[in-house]
Amino acid sequence: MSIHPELPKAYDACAVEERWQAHWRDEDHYFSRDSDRPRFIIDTPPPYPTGNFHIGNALNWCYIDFFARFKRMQGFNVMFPQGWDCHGLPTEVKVEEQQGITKNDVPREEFRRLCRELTEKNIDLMRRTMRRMAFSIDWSNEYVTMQPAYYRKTQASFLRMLREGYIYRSEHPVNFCTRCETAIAFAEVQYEGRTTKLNFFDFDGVEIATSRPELLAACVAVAVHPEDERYTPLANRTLRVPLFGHDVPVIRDEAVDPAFGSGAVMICTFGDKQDVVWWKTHDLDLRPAIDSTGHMTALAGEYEGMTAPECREAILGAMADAGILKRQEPLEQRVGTCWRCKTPIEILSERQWFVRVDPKAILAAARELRWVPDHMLLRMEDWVGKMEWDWCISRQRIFATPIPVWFCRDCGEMVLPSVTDLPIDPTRDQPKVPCPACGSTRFEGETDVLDTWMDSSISVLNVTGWDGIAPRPPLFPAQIRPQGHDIIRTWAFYTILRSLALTGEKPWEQILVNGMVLGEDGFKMSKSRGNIIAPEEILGKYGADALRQWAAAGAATGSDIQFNWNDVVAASRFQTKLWNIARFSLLQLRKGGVDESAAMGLLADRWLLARLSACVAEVTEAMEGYQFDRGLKAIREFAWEVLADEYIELVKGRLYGEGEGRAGAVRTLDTTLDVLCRLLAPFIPSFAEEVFSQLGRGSVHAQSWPDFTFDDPLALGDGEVVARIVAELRRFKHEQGMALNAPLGEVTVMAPRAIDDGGDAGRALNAIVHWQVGTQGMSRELVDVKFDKAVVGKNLRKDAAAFMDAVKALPKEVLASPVSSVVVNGVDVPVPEGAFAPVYATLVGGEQVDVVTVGDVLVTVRRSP
RNA sequence: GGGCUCGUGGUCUAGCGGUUAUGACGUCGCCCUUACACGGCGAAGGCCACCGGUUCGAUCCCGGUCGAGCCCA
Repeated sequence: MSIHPELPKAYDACAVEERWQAHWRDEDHYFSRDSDRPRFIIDTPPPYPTGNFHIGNALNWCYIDFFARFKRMQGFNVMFPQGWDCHGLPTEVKVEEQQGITKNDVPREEFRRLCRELTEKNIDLMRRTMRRMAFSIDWSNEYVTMQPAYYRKTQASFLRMLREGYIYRSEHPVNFCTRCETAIAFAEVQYEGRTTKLNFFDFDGVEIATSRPELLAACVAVAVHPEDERYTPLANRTLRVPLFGHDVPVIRDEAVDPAFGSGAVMICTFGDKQDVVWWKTHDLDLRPAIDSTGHMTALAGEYEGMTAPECREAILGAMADAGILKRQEPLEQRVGTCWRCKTPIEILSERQWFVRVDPKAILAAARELRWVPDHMLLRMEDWVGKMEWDWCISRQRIFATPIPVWFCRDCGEMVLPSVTDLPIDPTRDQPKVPCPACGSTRFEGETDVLDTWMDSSISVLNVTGWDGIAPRPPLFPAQIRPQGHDIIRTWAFYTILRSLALTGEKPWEQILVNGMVLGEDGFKMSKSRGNIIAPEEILGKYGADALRQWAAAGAATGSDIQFNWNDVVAASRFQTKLWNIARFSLLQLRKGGVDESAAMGLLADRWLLARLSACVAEVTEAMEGYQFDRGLKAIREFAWEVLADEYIELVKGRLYGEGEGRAGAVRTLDTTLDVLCRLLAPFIPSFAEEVFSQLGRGSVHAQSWPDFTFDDPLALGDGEVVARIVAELRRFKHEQGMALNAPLGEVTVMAPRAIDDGGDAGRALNAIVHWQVGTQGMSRELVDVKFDKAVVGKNLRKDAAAFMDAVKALPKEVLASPVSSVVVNGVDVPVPEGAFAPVYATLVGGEQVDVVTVGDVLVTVRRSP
């Protein structure tokens, strides 16, 4: 891109961003497999292709892009891959909706094709937004979990875990969505509040309260608390279930709450998780009354075929007719629902596939990671501590990775494919060899498919180069996992579990957890609240760089962040300010060019470079700690307050002139602009590139992270004095109603040491400035003492207040010279070093002048007539 | 019900055991100073949620109360 002779007056962020995005090449961000630079592999989240890259994603990816670009500039061999977690219910549901069908209306393969097509379309939409955000994604490492190249590995990982005993098949109660007709894992159960009725009825002479009368046919016991005296006579009895007539035992269990309902509870298979616990510990019968489609089974007799709600009403009616329904009370309860369709889940006993969960091992691995912020580890610990059931990984759906298993029709033997034959679909493909047990060639393919988390929990194995066959991926483990705290219990948990099972190691070195984006009203964004902000809306109005600044500075990394248009607007204004700084600087640079040998020797130049050096150090430290807010704010402060408001104002006089002073300022500006662009590059890549390109040194994204250091404590201190004198005198002018560029007359600066500002202050103030050491011609009077409470408190402890009172009470002539000790409460106490300093008021004899003080520097102003 | 995080000018937000508590937006006043009015200079606005405790000293540490958000049961 050529250097523009004239920079446009206004910065058009959207136009600039689109221009650079068209210019940059994907190859610029490719990970190099044969490099010996240190690796930095990111286990990027593979989003679910909904077609909508939402603002929460945007925040997450901004963080990733900030450190990916930073690490790249630091010389790391960065891999910022991008995956797509395609399988699962949401897409199936969407296809059913769009096509007006259910999964059973079309052949399996046809249904899959429809899902794949929708997914492809959605991925395209999301890719577009991600490119517009200027994320430096390595598209050569893109993966799509629904493609054979990926799910082959999912299947391979399944087979290995099956062979090694991590995966087993068994009949066990599972969470089941009868609308989706599939088992789901606990992580997929969402609890919602609702009001229902608690029904009190006569159960063979005992009053029972239940919220689920439709499960009466599934009743297998009645439970009471062992110390509930009301029910002592029931011990060891059996009761006859009303309407159905089968006998059930009365059991005693501590978990029964005597205060709830009537204190007697019927146990059904299964009304809730507690029923499962009782069923197991008391070895009760299994009476499944609801089937996998949500209809009553034959066990329900005359109610067979009804849906559960229909059955509930019918049974309540029958109870009323029989005169056993006593009363009904409203009941607030939390009901488990399917995360996808909100249908209340049932617990059904089904033959399913499970992954063994070893909470201890997972916890140990989780604790080996560096968690940012560290308290997020607690969420993992909480979740793991509560694990009760193994992970149910089988789903009775279609658009998912098939479970690669056949069963022999003749002897029932489980037959597995060879890893090299993967991927397979056992409902379509046949084993290549006869049944090893009986020699039969008749097989039944497993129709169950895998939980989508089985795909995404090996994302890290995939990006670190696993081929599905090697014992371990060549680049394993990855350096970092960035993700939201909402999926700690799922994606992070399952990934650790799978990595341990497949490699024996933790999956990453660190995990960076980002917060949720809340709406402007402070609540989680949701359609029902109408507080959703789409990234595209921000991109269209203010551009990607402004949105990225919001992500960086809107809140501390890891905490939830409230969306705020103000921050976006402020970000955009900062870019305008930066643009004007750049325009001014570049204009100066081009008038005669930059003399690379010019001395940057004047105080203001050295001061600016020292401040720049401090800024680089702070930003670097902030980036290392993922404190993007701190990093960006340090840059803003430096650019706006130090560079624009102070330095440039100080050196304008020199720049408008000729000679060495101008050459030094020009070179200082050139250096500063160069470093500033590099600091900005991770945050606002398009802006940084636009300005840096003007310097004619190539792409800023090909530069190294600045290691600029300029150590000059004296210039740092004296420069500060000069900058503050100028600021104070500007304020003075303002207070006197003078224009800021009006002549100020004569100014005398009296400092404790010699300061040479090279004339900058005088030019900036339009004044004649005399510098002198000491305060000849003035007198001063001690009026107060100023204490350093950190020193006083540490040394005097309880006596601090008395000490300060005693010092204040000393005669002024004593305080004027150093005091070595002071009497506190009758005791002679030595004065600690630096405990206090005298404070003087200035008295000016003779001619009337105004006085401005800057720390220990006095400035007198004799205004021009 | 449990866990986590948080409560800072009107709004959002940074921060720290010790001078005058950070910044942004908003408000008000002055200024079109040859980079920038999307700007400059300045002003007002805070019992740092409340109550106890530790400490010479607490917005910060500890305990409790109240409130909010998130995650979970």
